[in-house]
Amino acid sequence: MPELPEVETLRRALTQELEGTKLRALHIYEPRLVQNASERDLQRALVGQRLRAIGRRAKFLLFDFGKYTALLHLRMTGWPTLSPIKNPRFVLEFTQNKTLSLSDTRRLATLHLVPSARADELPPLSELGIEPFQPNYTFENFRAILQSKQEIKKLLLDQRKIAGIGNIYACEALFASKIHPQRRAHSLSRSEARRLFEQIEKILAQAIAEHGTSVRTYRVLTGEPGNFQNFLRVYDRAGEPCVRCRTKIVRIEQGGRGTYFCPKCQGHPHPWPLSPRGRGE
DNA sequence: AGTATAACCTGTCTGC
DNA sequence: TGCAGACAGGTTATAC
Repeated sequence: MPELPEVETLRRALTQELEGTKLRALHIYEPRLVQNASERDLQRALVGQRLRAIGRRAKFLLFDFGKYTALLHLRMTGWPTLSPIKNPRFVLEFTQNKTLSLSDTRRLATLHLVPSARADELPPLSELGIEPFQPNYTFENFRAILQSKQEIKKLLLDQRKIAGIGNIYACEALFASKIHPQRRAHSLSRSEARRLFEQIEKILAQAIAEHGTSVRTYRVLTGEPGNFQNFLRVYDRAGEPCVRCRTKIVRIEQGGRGTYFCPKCQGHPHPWPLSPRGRGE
Protein backbone atom coordinates (compact mmCIF):
# COMPACT_ATOMS: atom_id res chain seq x y z
CA MET A 1 0.00 0.00 0.00
CA PRO A 2 2.55 2.61 0.89
CA GLU A 3 4.75 4.59 -1.42
CA LEU A 4 7.48 7.05 -0.47
CA PRO A 5 5.19 9.67 1.15
CA GLU A 6 3.33 7.11 3.26
CA VAL A 7 6.56 5.48 4.43
CA GLU A 8 8.07 8.88 5.22
CA THR A 9 4.97 9.82 7.22
CA LEU A 10 5.27 6.63 9.23
CA ARG A 11 9.01 7.16 9.71
CA ARG A 12 8.47 10.58 11.26
CA ALA A 13 5.81 9.33 13.66
CA LEU A 14 7.87 6.27 14.63
CA THR A 15 10.90 8.46 15.27
CA GLN A 16 8.86 10.63 17.59
CA GLU A 17 7.63 7.63 19.56
CA LEU A 18 10.55 5.22 19.60
CA GLU A 19 13.91 6.87 18.96
CA GLY A 20 16.26 6.34 21.86
CA THR A 21 14.37 3.50 23.49
CA LYS A 22 15.94 0.06 23.91
CA LEU A 23 14.61 -3.15 22.42
CA ARG A 24 13.61 -5.49 25.25
CA ALA A 25 12.15 -8.37 23.23
CA LEU A 26 11.32 -9.39 19.70
CA HIS A 27 8.80 -11.93 18.44
CA ILE A 28 8.23 -13.06 14.86
CA TYR A 29 4.89 -14.68 14.07
CA GLU A 30 5.09 -14.80 10.27
CA PRO A 31 7.82 -17.17 9.04
CA ARG A 32 7.91 -15.61 5.56
CA LEU A 33 8.55 -12.13 6.95
CA VAL A 34 12.28 -12.37 7.59
CA GLN A 35 14.22 -12.80 4.37
CA ASN A 36 17.84 -13.32 5.32
CA ALA A 37 18.00 -14.27 9.00
CA SER A 38 16.28 -16.39 11.61
CA GLU A 39 14.25 -15.11 14.53
CA ARG A 40 17.20 -16.06 16.76
CA ASP A 41 19.63 -14.12 14.58
CA LEU A 42 17.43 -11.07 14.92
CA GLN A 43 17.13 -11.47 18.66
CA ARG A 44 20.87 -11.90 19.12
CA ALA A 45 21.63 -8.89 16.92
CA LEU A 46 19.00 -6.48 18.20
CA VAL A 47 17.63 -7.30 21.65
CA GLY A 48 19.21 -5.09 24.30
CA GLN A 49 20.28 -2.52 21.75
CA ARG A 50 19.22 1.11 21.66
CA LEU A 51 17.21 2.25 18.64
CA ARG A 52 19.53 4.99 17.38
CA ALA A 53 17.41 6.27 14.52
CA ILE A 54 14.63 5.37 12.15
CA GLY A 55 15.53 6.14 8.57
CA ARG A 56 14.01 5.58 5.18
CA ARG A 57 15.38 4.53 1.80
CA ALA A 58 12.70 4.63 -0.89
CA LYS A 59 9.90 2.44 0.52
CA PHE A 60 12.07 0.76 3.19
CA LEU A 61 11.99 1.74 6.85
CA LEU A 62 15.45 1.45 8.44
CA PHE A 63 15.58 0.65 12.15
CA ASP A 64 19.16 1.48 13.13
CA PHE A 65 20.22 -0.40 16.25
CA GLY A 66 23.89 0.56 16.06
CA LYS A 67 25.81 -2.40 14.73
CA TYR A 68 22.82 -3.85 12.90
CA THR A 69 19.89 -2.35 11.03
CA ALA A 70 16.52 -3.96 10.33
CA LEU A 71 14.96 -3.09 6.97
CA LEU A 72 11.17 -3.25 6.85
CA HIS A 73 9.26 -3.19 3.57
CA LEU A 74 5.48 -2.88 3.93
CA ARG A 75 4.55 -4.04 0.40
CA MET A 76 0.77 -3.85 -0.04
CA THR A 77 -0.87 -4.08 3.35
CA GLY A 78 1.89 -3.74 5.93
CA TRP A 79 1.14 -1.28 8.69
CA PRO A 80 3.16 -0.70 11.86
CA THR A 81 1.20 0.37 14.91
CA LEU A 82 1.79 1.02 18.60
CA SER A 83 -1.63 -0.39 19.50
CA PRO A 84 -2.29 -4.04 20.27
CA ILE A 85 -3.73 -5.85 17.24
CA LYS A 86 -4.81 -9.36 16.40
CA ASN A 87 -2.54 -11.49 14.23
CA PRO A 88 0.56 -9.30 14.41
CA ARG A 89 3.38 -10.41 12.08
CA PHE A 90 5.93 -9.19 14.61
CA VAL A 91 5.91 -7.59 18.03
CA LEU A 92 8.82 -5.45 19.24
CA GLU A 93 8.84 -4.56 22.92
CA PHE A 94 10.77 -1.42 23.78
CA THR A 95 11.59 0.30 27.03
CA GLN A 96 9.28 3.10 28.22
CA ASN A 97 6.42 0.63 27.74
CA LYS A 98 6.30 1.04 23.97
CA THR A 99 5.30 -1.90 21.81
CA LEU A 100 5.48 -1.89 18.03
CA SER A 101 3.36 -4.41 16.14
CA LEU A 102 3.12 -5.09 12.44
CA SER A 103 -0.26 -5.63 10.86
CA ASP A 104 -0.11 -7.19 7.39
CA THR A 105 -3.26 -8.81 6.03
CA ARG A 106 -1.74 -10.11 2.82
CA ARG A 107 1.50 -11.24 4.47
CA LEU A 108 3.70 -9.78 1.77
CA ALA A 109 5.81 -7.53 3.99
CA THR A 110 9.52 -8.33 4.37
CA LEU A 111 12.24 -7.76 6.96
CA HIS A 112 15.99 -7.89 6.30
CA LEU A 113 18.85 -7.77 8.80
CA VAL A 114 22.02 -6.03 7.61
CA PRO A 115 25.17 -4.63 9.21
CA SER A 116 24.54 -0.89 9.51
CA ALA A 117 27.91 0.13 8.10
CA ARG A 118 27.32 -1.72 4.85
CA ALA A 119 23.53 -1.40 4.54
CA ASP A 120 23.72 0.58 1.31
CA GLU A 121 26.12 -1.87 -0.34
CA LEU A 122 24.07 -4.98 0.33
CA PRO A 123 20.76 -6.17 -1.06
CA PRO A 124 18.05 -5.09 -0.94
CA LEU A 125 19.13 -1.43 -0.71
CA SER A 126 21.98 -1.85 -3.19
CA GLU A 127 19.44 -2.70 -5.88
CA LEU A 128 17.64 0.65 -5.67
CA GLY A 129 17.98 3.42 -8.22
CA ILE A 130 18.03 7.18 -7.82
CA GLU A 131 15.61 8.61 -5.31
CA PRO A 132 13.65 11.86 -5.17
CA PHE A 133 15.00 14.31 -2.54
CA GLN A 134 18.41 12.57 -2.54
CA PRO A 135 21.57 14.11 -4.02
CA ASN A 136 21.56 11.58 -6.86
CA TYR A 137 18.16 12.82 -8.05
CA THR A 138 19.52 15.17 -10.70
CA PHE A 139 18.00 15.99 -14.07
CA GLU A 140 21.08 14.54 -15.72
CA ASN A 141 20.63 11.18 -13.95
CA PHE A 142 16.91 11.26 -14.62
CA ARG A 143 17.46 11.78 -18.34
CA ALA A 144 19.95 8.92 -18.42
CA ILE A 145 17.29 6.62 -17.01
CA LEU A 146 14.86 7.72 -19.71
CA GLN A 147 17.11 6.25 -22.39
CA SER A 148 14.94 3.18 -22.54
CA LYS A 149 12.26 1.69 -24.77
CA GLN A 150 10.08 1.03 -21.73
CA GLU A 151 6.72 2.66 -21.41
CA ILE A 152 7.27 5.65 -19.14
CA LYS A 153 4.73 4.55 -16.54
CA LYS A 154 6.38 1.15 -16.16
CA LEU A 155 9.78 2.78 -15.89
CA LEU A 156 8.60 5.02 -13.05
CA LEU A 157 7.57 1.88 -11.13
CA ASP A 158 10.94 0.15 -11.64
CA GLN A 159 12.65 0.57 -8.28
CA ARG A 160 16.04 -0.36 -9.76
CA LYS A 161 15.88 2.75 -11.93
CA ILE A 162 14.04 5.25 -9.73
CA ALA A 163 13.04 4.32 -6.21
CA GLY A 164 10.09 5.36 -4.08
CA ILE A 165 7.37 5.99 -6.67
CA GLY A 166 4.41 3.61 -6.76
CA ASN A 167 1.22 3.33 -8.74
CA ILE A 168 -0.61 6.36 -7.34
CA TYR A 169 2.18 8.88 -7.72
CA ALA A 170 3.28 7.54 -11.11
CA CYS A 171 -0.23 8.19 -12.44
CA GLU A 172 -0.46 11.59 -10.78
CA ALA A 173 2.97 12.78 -11.93
CA LEU A 174 2.23 11.81 -15.54
CA PHE A 175 -1.10 13.61 -15.43
CA ALA A 176 0.48 16.74 -13.97
CA SER A 177 3.15 16.60 -16.67
CA LYS A 178 0.61 15.94 -19.45
CA ILE A 179 2.42 12.82 -20.61
CA HIS A 180 0.68 9.68 -21.84
CA PRO A 181 1.58 6.67 -19.66
CA GLN A 182 2.29 4.50 -22.71
CA ARG A 183 4.86 6.86 -24.19
CA ARG A 184 8.23 5.20 -24.69
CA ALA A 185 10.60 6.75 -22.18
CA HIS A 186 13.20 7.72 -24.78
CA SER A 187 10.57 9.57 -26.81
CA LEU A 188 10.12 12.27 -24.17
CA SER A 189 11.44 15.64 -25.25
CA ARG A 190 13.83 17.48 -22.98
CA SER A 191 11.07 19.79 -21.78
CA GLU A 192 8.70 16.90 -21.12
CA ALA A 193 11.41 15.13 -19.15
CA ARG A 194 12.02 18.32 -17.22
CA ARG A 195 8.33 18.67 -16.36
CA LEU A 196 8.11 15.09 -15.18
CA PHE A 197 11.33 15.34 -13.19
CA GLU A 198 9.98 18.38 -11.36
CA GLN A 199 6.40 17.18 -10.91
CA ILE A 200 7.58 13.96 -9.27
CA GLU A 201 9.26 15.83 -6.43
CA LYS A 202 6.50 18.41 -6.22
CA ILE A 203 3.73 15.81 -5.88
CA LEU A 204 5.69 13.62 -3.47
CA ALA A 205 6.42 16.67 -1.31
CA GLN A 206 2.76 17.66 -1.26
CA ALA A 207 1.77 14.12 -0.38
CA ILE A 208 4.25 14.04 2.51
CA ALA A 209 2.86 17.36 3.75
CA GLU A 210 -0.62 15.80 3.67
CA HIS A 211 0.55 12.67 5.52
CA GLY A 212 0.13 10.41 2.49
CA THR A 213 -2.82 8.99 0.59
CA SER A 214 -5.49 6.82 2.24
CA VAL A 215 -7.48 5.16 -0.51
CA ARG A 216 -8.02 1.87 1.21
CA THR A 217 -5.99 0.42 4.04
CA TYR A 218 -3.12 2.83 4.66
CA ARG A 219 -3.28 4.71 7.93
CA VAL A 220 -0.93 7.02 9.78
CA LEU A 221 0.65 5.46 12.86
CA THR A 222 -2.21 6.73 15.02
CA GLY A 223 -4.84 5.07 12.83
CA GLU A 224 -5.92 8.33 11.21
CA PRO A 225 -6.14 8.44 7.43
CA GLY A 226 -3.82 10.69 5.43
CA ASN A 227 -5.20 13.58 3.39
CA PHE A 228 -3.70 13.37 -0.08
CA GLN A 229 -6.59 11.28 -1.45
CA ASN A 230 -8.43 14.62 -1.56
CA PHE A 231 -5.88 15.92 -4.04
CA LEU A 232 -5.72 12.96 -6.44
CA ARG A 233 -6.65 14.00 -9.96
CA VAL A 234 -6.66 10.71 -11.89
CA TYR A 235 -5.83 7.76 -9.65
CA ASP A 236 -8.90 5.60 -8.97
CA ARG A 237 -11.09 8.03 -10.91
CA ALA A 238 -12.02 5.96 -13.98
CA GLY A 239 -15.17 7.33 -15.59
CA GLU A 240 -15.05 10.65 -13.76
CA PRO A 241 -14.54 13.87 -15.68
CA CYS A 242 -10.99 15.20 -15.95
CA VAL A 243 -10.52 18.22 -13.69
CA ARG A 244 -8.85 20.07 -16.56
CA CYS A 245 -10.96 19.22 -19.63
CA ARG A 246 -13.98 17.17 -18.42
CA THR A 247 -13.01 14.21 -20.62
CA LYS A 248 -13.67 10.89 -18.90
CA ILE A 249 -10.67 9.46 -17.07
CA VAL A 250 -9.68 6.07 -18.48
CA ARG A 251 -8.26 3.00 -16.78
CA ILE A 252 -5.91 0.71 -18.71
CA GLU A 253 -3.59 -2.07 -17.59
CA GLN A 254 0.19 -1.87 -17.83
CA GLY A 255 2.33 -4.68 -16.53
CA GLY A 256 -0.60 -6.01 -14.53
CA ARG A 257 -1.17 -2.69 -12.75
CA GLY A 258 -4.02 -0.27 -13.26
CA THR A 259 -3.11 3.02 -14.93
CA TYR A 260 -5.41 6.02 -14.79
CA PHE A 261 -5.06 8.94 -17.16
CA CYS A 262 -6.87 11.58 -19.20
CA PRO A 263 -6.85 10.53 -22.86
CA LYS A 264 -7.16 14.15 -23.97
CA CYS A 265 -4.84 16.14 -21.68
CA GLN A 266 -2.13 13.52 -21.72
CA GLY A 267 -1.91 13.35 -25.47
CA HIS A 268 -1.03 10.42 -27.61
CA PRO A 269 1.12 7.35 -26.81
CA HIS A 270 3.22 8.29 -29.83
CA PRO A 271 4.23 11.93 -29.63
CA TRP A 272 4.01 12.46 -33.37
CA PRO A 273 1.85 10.56 -35.82
CA LEU A 274 4.10 8.11 -37.59
CA SER A 275 5.08 9.94 -40.73
CA PRO A 276 7.15 8.48 -43.55
CA ARG A 277 10.15 10.30 -42.24
CA GLY A 278 10.84 9.56 -38.66
CA ARG A 279 10.44 11.31 -35.39
CA GLY A 280 10.09 14.87 -34.23
CA GLU A 281 12.04 16.74 -31.54
C1' DA B 1 17.38 -5.50 -22.97
C1' DG B 2 12.25 -5.92 -23.10
C1' DT B 3 7.94 -8.12 -22.46
C1' DA B 4 4.44 -10.94 -20.53
C1' DT B 5 2.67 -13.84 -17.10
C1' DA B 6 2.22 -15.91 -12.90
C1' DA B 7 3.19 -16.05 -8.19
C1' DC B 8 3.14 -14.58 -3.43
C1' DC B 9 -1.46 -13.54 -0.07
C1' DT B 10 -6.21 -12.03 1.71
C1' DG B 11 -9.82 -8.87 1.86
C1' DT B 12 -13.43 -5.93 -0.32
C1' DC B 13 -16.45 -4.51 -3.65
C1' DT B 14 -19.58 -5.20 -7.80
C1' DG B 15 -22.78 -7.40 -10.48
C1' DC B 16 -25.71 -11.17 -11.47
C1' DT C 1 -28.01 -13.98 0.47
C1' DG C 2 -24.73 -16.43 -2.42
C1' DC C 3 -21.17 -16.62 -5.55
C1' DA C 4 -17.91 -15.50 -9.16
C1' DG C 5 -14.79 -12.22 -10.72
C1' DA C 6 -12.25 -8.03 -10.55
C1' DC C 7 -9.26 -5.46 -8.07
C1' DA C 8 -5.89 -3.72 -4.48
C1' DG C 9 -0.78 1.54 -2.50
C1' DG C 10 4.46 -4.10 -4.33
C1' DT C 11 7.97 -7.00 -5.87
C1' DT C 12 10.11 -11.13 -8.01
C1' DA C 13 10.87 -15.42 -10.63
C1' DT C 14 10.37 -17.44 -14.98
C1' DA C 15 9.86 -18.09 -19.70
C1' DC C 16 9.94 -16.11 -24.50
